[in-house]
Amino acid sequence: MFENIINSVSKYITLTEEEETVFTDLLERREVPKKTVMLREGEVCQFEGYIIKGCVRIYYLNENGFEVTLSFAIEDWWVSDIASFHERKPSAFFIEALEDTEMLVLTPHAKEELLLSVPKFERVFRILVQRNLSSVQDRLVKTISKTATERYLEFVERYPTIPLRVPQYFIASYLGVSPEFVSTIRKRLTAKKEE
Amino acid sequence: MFENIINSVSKYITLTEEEETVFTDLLERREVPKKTVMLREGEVCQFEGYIIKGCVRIYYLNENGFEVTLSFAIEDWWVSDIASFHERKPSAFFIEALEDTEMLVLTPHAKEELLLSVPKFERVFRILVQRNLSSVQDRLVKTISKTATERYLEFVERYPTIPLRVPQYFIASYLGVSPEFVSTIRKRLTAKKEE
DNA sequence: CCCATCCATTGAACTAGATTAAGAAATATA
DNA sequence: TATATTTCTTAATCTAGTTCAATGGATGGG
Repeated sequence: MFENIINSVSKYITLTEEEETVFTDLLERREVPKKTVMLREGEVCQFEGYIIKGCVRIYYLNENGFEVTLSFAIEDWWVSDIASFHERKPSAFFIEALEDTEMLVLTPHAKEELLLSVPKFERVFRILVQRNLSSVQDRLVKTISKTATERYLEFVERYPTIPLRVPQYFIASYLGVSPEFVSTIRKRLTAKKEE
Repeated sequence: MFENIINSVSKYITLTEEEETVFTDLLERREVPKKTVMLREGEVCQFEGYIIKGCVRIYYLNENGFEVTLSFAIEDWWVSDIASFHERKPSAFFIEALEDTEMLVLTPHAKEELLLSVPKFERVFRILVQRNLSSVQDRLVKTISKTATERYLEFVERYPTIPLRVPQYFIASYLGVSPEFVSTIRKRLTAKKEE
């Protein structure tokens, strides 16, 4: 149960056996059925979750009532609204399970305790935030400077399993185009392949 | 000279006089003439700079040779490519002074020393990264779900002084539209006002 | 197994914004 | 002051992507 999370953390720091135990004892296993909304706009995010199995998405509801999917997360990824979690402030986002999902969760209290007893973890979480920042920056740049078709191709190349797991209109809301246009893109691409 | 930076840091942590001295002794004052490129794509970012006076922009050169402005920074803002700075990896960005600029700079070495001797600063920098993340997320969502006119209006409302200081085509490259279209937007808006 | 619901596709009409090219302002330089 | 360079504006044309509406598969629940 803890194998993957330990491997994942061990990419950044080396843990003694005791430290591993401190860590895993602070984790809480949570089962989240499909379609559960784990965090709603306006709520304070009470978890930082590592996905063992399943798939979730983080999205934002804009003033026209449109959903913009910020990211998907699958096995071995962390999900949370870190800003809300840390500053104890209301979130601007929703987090929803797209499949029955199993997570290992750190509560704010548990994370605090973890950082106090094994300060090395500061590094892990700092790196996670930074990677998150890099990936959002990257997406912003690409959203500004690439066509929807290019963004679609990059998305399926980078996350090949996600389009097989989630409805197409979620991908549209991630790419920032209408669901109909994703259809059009796919049609064009298969037409090209068959040439 | 250190008044503003101390005030800014003091929003997040409280410093004793000795701690203040440790901090300010580690800062290096740097004068950067207009048009200087302080960081180039492929270089490792060697600074985290607090702007005392002036204006810079961070931009990215996409594969078509187009510049996308990620952000502007003026007085009392920090500038850096944090990912590059911390991971000691080549940056994807350029950082350029748009005016003669005065900064207080932390080198990687100085920052390390600062965090070692005054660990409270961890908090400051964590919050800065998180705020940065939030603001990029916010921009991404708005880039996806708002029209150029709406984004332009939000930009001038949020950063009223910047359009007065930098050429309009930089704002175009920030908003993700052509410079001509910024003209069109402005024309439409002044036409409306005069009604 | 049937019905309901949810999801994807298609096409037609439309619009935001790009591109190109030219000229007009503004700013810097001598 | 004149001139060169940089920046901004305008207008015509073109295209990526939207919106709307209709149709057709899937999928799941009773």
